[in-house]
Amino acid sequence: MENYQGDLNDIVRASAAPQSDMVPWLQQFTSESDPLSFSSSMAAMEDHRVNAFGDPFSTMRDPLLLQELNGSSPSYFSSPNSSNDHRMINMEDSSSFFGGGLDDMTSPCNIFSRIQISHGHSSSPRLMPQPQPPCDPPVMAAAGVSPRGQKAPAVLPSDMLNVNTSKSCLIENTTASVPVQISSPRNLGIKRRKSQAKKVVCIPAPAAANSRSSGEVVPSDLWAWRKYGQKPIKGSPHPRGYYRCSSSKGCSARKQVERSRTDPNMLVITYTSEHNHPWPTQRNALAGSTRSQPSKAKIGSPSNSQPQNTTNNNDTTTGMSVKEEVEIEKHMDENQTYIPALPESQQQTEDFFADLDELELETDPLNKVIDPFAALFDYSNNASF
DNA sequence: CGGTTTTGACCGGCGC
DNA sequence: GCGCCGGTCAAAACCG
Repeated sequence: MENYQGDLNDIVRASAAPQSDMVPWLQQFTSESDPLSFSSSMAAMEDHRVNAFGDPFSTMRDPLLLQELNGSSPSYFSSPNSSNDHRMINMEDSSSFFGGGLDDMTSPCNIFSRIQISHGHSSSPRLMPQPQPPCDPPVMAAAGVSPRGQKAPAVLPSDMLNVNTSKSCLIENTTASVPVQISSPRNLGIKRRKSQAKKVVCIPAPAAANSRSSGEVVPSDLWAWRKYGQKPIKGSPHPRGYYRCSSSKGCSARKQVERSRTDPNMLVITYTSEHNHPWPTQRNALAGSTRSQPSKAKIGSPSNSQPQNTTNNNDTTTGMSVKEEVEIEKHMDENQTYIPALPESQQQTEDFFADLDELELETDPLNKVIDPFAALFDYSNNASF
């Protein structure tokens, strides 16, 4: 059983595991036409990250966050050519997915909804200038959040962002064509949170490369997550971890992490509630980082021996599916978004924000600032809660 | 010292 | 009404 725990943790961490350095990572990534190589790249990247920062996980972000980030600066990822195979982000009807009349989306910090909504509706064509053919091979470059990296043509994977309107493609993008069982029947009637919307994110479970000594993994994003429970789930060999946002004491944001029972290589992260506070400009020194950080020594050892996930993952596993569901809705639209187990920008958050700002200004054809964060804060200011 | 993880116990919803 | 199950609580241990 402990193995599971370790696995889970590892997965979580790994899933968010990102790239410390956008350029190196991209280079590596782009240089390899084989999506499968992603895993191997991960290991290398991890090593690199460790060397650079000593904290490979500090920069990790949640899939949703990644998605969001990706969406926030689509122009950077959009590319006329989608020939290159990388990772694919399928944002299918993201409007309904993220914002589809979701009350929870009104929370101030839900930049996801804001961004995704705009994309889904294509209300902002400039955001998604190059929608790809629905059934293009589901490949998507890992949309690193590093603006700098994105700006660098040399390292910019083509077709990093792929808007896919074909649901079938999305489904089949998953490993073994098995759509991850996003929500269990029980989920439809979760107690205490009946009216809460959930966001379910399916990501490939990275290899144990990201495993830590403690085995604990907390997707590091700008938010700090604290694990408050873990339980074995009936019917699933893997336990489910419960995390809550520790960035703010009053924050009710939570997430559940578990392996997909259908595909152990996939990690299912369910987000519930929304953050009721602005993004932390800087993560707490300890929050979500201390324990979650693998011992440097441990991480330093590039577990090349993580073949299982790293190598066996077919291209499909590299994708991530995201689905949001409002529990009150019995039949939910299978809105799924596949996002790569994105490599993350190793940049510090401050840099990230700064760069984002810059890029927005520079790349936005309309010269209109579309800073998600700015919007976020603005939103939070206006929001009453 | 402050924060996190671990883990058993408790609570409450749902199905039978 | 009872039992099962998932979600949460809270104390202890751990870590930097």
